[in-house]
Amino acid sequence: MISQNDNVKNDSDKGVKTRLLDAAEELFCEHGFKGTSIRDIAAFASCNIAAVNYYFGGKNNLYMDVWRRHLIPMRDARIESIERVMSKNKSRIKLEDLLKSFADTFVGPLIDKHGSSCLSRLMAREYIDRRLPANIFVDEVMTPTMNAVSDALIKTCPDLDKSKVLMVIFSLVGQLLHLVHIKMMFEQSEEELNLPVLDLTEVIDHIVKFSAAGIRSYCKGSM
Amino acid sequence: MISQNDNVKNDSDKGVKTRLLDAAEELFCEHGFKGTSIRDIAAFASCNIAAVNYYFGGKNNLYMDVWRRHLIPMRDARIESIERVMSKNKSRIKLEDLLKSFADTFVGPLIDKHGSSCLSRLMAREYIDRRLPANIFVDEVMTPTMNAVSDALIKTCPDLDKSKVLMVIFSLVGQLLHLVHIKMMFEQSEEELNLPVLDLTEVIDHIVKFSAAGIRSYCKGSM
DNA sequence: ACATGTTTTAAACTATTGTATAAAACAAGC
DNA sequence: GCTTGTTTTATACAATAGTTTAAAACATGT
Repeated sequence: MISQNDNVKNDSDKGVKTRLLDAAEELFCEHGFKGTSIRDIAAFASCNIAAVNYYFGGKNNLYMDVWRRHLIPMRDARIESIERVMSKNKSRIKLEDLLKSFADTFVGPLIDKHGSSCLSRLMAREYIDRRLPANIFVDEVMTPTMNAVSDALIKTCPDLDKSKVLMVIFSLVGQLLHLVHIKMMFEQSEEELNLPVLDLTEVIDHIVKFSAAGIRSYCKGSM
Repeated sequence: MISQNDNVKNDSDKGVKTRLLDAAEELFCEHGFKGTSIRDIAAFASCNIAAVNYYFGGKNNLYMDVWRRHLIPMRDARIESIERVMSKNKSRIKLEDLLKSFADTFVGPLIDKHGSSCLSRLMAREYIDRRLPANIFVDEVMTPTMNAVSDALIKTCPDLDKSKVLMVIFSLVGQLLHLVHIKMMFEQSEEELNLPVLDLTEVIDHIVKFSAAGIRSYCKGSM
């Protein structure tokens, strides 16, 4: 009785269930839920069509399990990155450092394509038509992350207008998501777009500077 | 021989072709391209299934014709709104006025639901998987609009760092699109989201103020 | 009234979808 | 070797998809 999940090295050793999850993740990201058939997934994972129903009980459940692997880790990474900055120089924290750290951890997992699977498209689709039950997205990820950012921001800028904190985070996240989307657009169309190419770190640095200025405009005294 | 497009009052007088376009627009916005069947569209327009192939020659062409109705007018509206502000007070134009005007015209058609059809979702989907040929989206809409905004910005803030203009527009558009998406999310899920409700004009005012501060941080002298 | 060209209709076609089933293959304990 | 429980397989099923066809219905000009 050798567990199939030991000695993960080549794909065939990964076990059917994991292989299915990986295949589903990649194909769902690429072509969406409706655009991916169970047969495609099974072929990609090189196993039988019925395996999806056997292990997950349907296409919908498989989709949700794909999400479950990433949602919580993603949230935790973001919150931890904030806490890391906040605990570094307890006395004097530069607003730019906080923003930069958050931006990096925010964008990272969304465009990171280890094995060509990147969650950004899956998340963008989920924005448009929600298949995940109720609002686990809002409750489990957005709200906790916003709270962490909010606390950190208030601590970093004590004289920031409290009633504007949510708006400020809104602006920051908006810019970061747009960056991810544009990046996605570039990689999607193989033909050259008549647009200036975006350098990732350069844009992030801009967002940090731009947002810092925007935030300081809500502070009573400049910092 | 009475033209079917005269005396447009009730739906049945609109002519099958227009009725199909309207139905397709609404259903594509709501459920996406793959999520909408020709039979759904035909039923919604109360005509036969074959009408789609008769008038448009296929589902794909119908989709593209839906877009054709809106792309150019949308671009023109945005550019005109910029020109309107720029020609008003030729001598001294407030940056905030320019931003506000652009923001209003940008968000307007995307969330305007005259008859519950709003283009924001259709555009968001098109961002993720492009069905429109090549990059008419970039060439016909994005680039001309960006150029207009760019010129207006440079004229309004003569001491703005020219190499940062694109980034600045990127940040502005990112926030505006995020606003549209969030608004969309709220209206999509009938259950109450555990999120503070967003007041449209309040957020737009914030974006204007936030962005104006960000832009001024790239100006050599403050204005 | 007839002929002509356009529009609308119902039906059929092939392909693909998600799911279910029942048999086969496999591994493990005794 | 036989039994038991799990996993994999091939196949069948009903539903839906986009498109096509050929006949019916309609309107128009003469």
